[in-house]
Amino acid sequence: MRRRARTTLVDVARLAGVSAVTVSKVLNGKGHISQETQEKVQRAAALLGYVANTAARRLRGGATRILGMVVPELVSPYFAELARAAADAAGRCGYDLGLFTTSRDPQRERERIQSLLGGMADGLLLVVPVGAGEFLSTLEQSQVPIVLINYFGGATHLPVVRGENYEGTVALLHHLLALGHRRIGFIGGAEHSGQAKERYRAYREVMRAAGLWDETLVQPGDFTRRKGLEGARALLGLPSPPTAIFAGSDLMAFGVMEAAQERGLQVPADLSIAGFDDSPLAGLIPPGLTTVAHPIADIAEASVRLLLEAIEGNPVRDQLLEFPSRLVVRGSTAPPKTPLP
Amino acid sequence: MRRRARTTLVDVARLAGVSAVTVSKVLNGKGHISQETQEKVQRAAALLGYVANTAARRLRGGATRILGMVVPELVSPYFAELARAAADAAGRCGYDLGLFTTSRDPQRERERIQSLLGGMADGLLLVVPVGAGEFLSTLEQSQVPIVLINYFGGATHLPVVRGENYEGTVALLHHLLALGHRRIGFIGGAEHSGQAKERYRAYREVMRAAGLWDETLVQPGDFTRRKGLEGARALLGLPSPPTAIFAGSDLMAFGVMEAAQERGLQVPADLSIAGFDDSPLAGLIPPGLTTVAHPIADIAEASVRLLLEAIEGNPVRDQLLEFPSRLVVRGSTAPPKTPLP
DNA sequence: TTGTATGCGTTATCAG
DNA sequence: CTGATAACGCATACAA
Repeated sequence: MRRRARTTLVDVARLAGVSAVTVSKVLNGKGHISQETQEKVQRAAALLGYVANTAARRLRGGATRILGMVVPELVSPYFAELARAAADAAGRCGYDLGLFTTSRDPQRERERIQSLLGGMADGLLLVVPVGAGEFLSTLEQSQVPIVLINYFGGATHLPVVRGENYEGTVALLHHLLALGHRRIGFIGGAEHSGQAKERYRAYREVMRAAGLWDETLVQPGDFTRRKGLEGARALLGLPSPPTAIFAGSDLMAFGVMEAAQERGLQVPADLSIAGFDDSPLAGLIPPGLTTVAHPIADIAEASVRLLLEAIEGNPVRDQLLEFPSRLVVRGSTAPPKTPLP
Repeated sequence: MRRRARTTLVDVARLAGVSAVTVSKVLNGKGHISQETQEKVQRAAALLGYVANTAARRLRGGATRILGMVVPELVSPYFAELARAAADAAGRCGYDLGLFTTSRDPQRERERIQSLLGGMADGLLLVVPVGAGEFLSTLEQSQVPIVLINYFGGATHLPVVRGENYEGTVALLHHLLALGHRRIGFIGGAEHSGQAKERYRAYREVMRAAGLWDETLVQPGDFTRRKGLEGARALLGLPSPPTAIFAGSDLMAFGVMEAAQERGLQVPADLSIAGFDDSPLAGLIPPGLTTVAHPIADIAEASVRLLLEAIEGNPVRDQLLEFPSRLVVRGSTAPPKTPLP
């Protein structure tokens, strides 16, 4: 069976015995077309299984009703959930969401965004790294509406929607300090993540303010469970190990739990553990993970709303929407066994 | 700042003092162009930040180097992982992967696929529901290469890549039977999922063959944790509750664990629990979840390979690649406390 | 080596 | 109410 060429407007028009323009009008409900012609066209289109060519429509300057979204990766429940929520919000407004990942490779990310800018989507939701710098000015001049999600880099005119990180981290650390912890380890997030930077900034400032800053308690991370495990191994192997570990993501905190298990440490009796995100499993894994809940739904909802407004002719500029995060205390944090003097 | 219209080939040509065709040739490395002209063009393109318009390129019949992938949802680690693996494989071959979700709504799914067929992607990776029936014949005639993933519906000429489900489920149930379980509950998967149907088929046949079939032990599900929780509540509330529960996905099995906790049941002493997928957390949540590992990486790899072959002119038809699944026994299954006589 | 003409499928505009 | 025309941006065939 030979591949049949796509059914086009012209095919439908021929079958219906009218012009292509008329078909276009009927199918888009634009001009005034007689009832009779409308039916003829509808029938012909249905018969041929006609579907408009997105590329042509887009080229002509029309809408594709597709929103593009670029995220660093999808394996973190965080991004999967964010994407799902955005897809939902878009779907409710009759838009589809096309998702692209960058594998945290800035170069690839740019190309991908450029390609999307190149005219596939009506608008873009971007989770960009902090170092996007001058690239953003290119984006600002784009004719495609853009909303940045969780951007914490330099100033930009593009609208930004993000979840709060600093205050949430501060609240979490105060919780640990109030429990009596003095040596609190930290495992950082992905290198280019603005959110990771915020969490680290909060950690450093709180620890410094408390006179507890110790560089050896800081381990690099990347949001993955593996790095959580490795970082925790390093921290627990210290001559004077921490009594609590704050991991920059729940996934890493799960890795910390593994490390604790490896060393036969009880959580929270021997080691308190905290994460960030409040992923669905945080409450499930015994003894329950103390963490910071991020307003994913709000972020997704608001960014889609902003983007659609821009697409539908109401461009927003210099807007910053920040949603609060919330400390969630569960069983993984408790007073240290042997509080230091 | 007014939005600048897109930089086109013509703009670059004007700046470089050549024709648009020459620019096209240089940028695509096609014809023979003098060194000098090439440099002029490259400079001009870089200066203007020129990026080809994907829609135009596609319309012209060219490649977008984008693969479209349609999955039912992204929150299951299963699909997130599948998408990631596919994106990786595509990326290694210089392709991008655009991901679309259907929210398990068959109608939406069709429209979305049609739209993608409408000319955005060079090829399509589809995770379609079993009931796709006559829709598949439309797909078969499409001019865009298509590979079906995890399809278990009726016959089709489209290439299919899938993970094995039946045998894996049989192995899992035999494991439970060998432990001495006689009343084994089952919580099904999503309604339109072919994989869910396979797992159920295996459950029914094994239980019937063992003379242990009891319809009241079957609960509907949808792969989510919530449904696992609800299904388990129903099963454990039975006058004669099961001593083991097999949930059609790990996520649902986690829900079953919650239900066990609610009733104060110890796992595996009072209740054995098994899942399907071997998601990353299956080994993490104490006491470790017995489950069936699905060859996600193989599926993703093979489907992308097949698709790229088709795109690059080597269409495959009537091909079925099935990768084996594997039983993974962990701590959540053990002999029942009080084996029935 | 470079450029001209042409068409991909759609839709806005304007004429009939 | 309907249709002819043009244009979107690119890349191919062919001509110079």
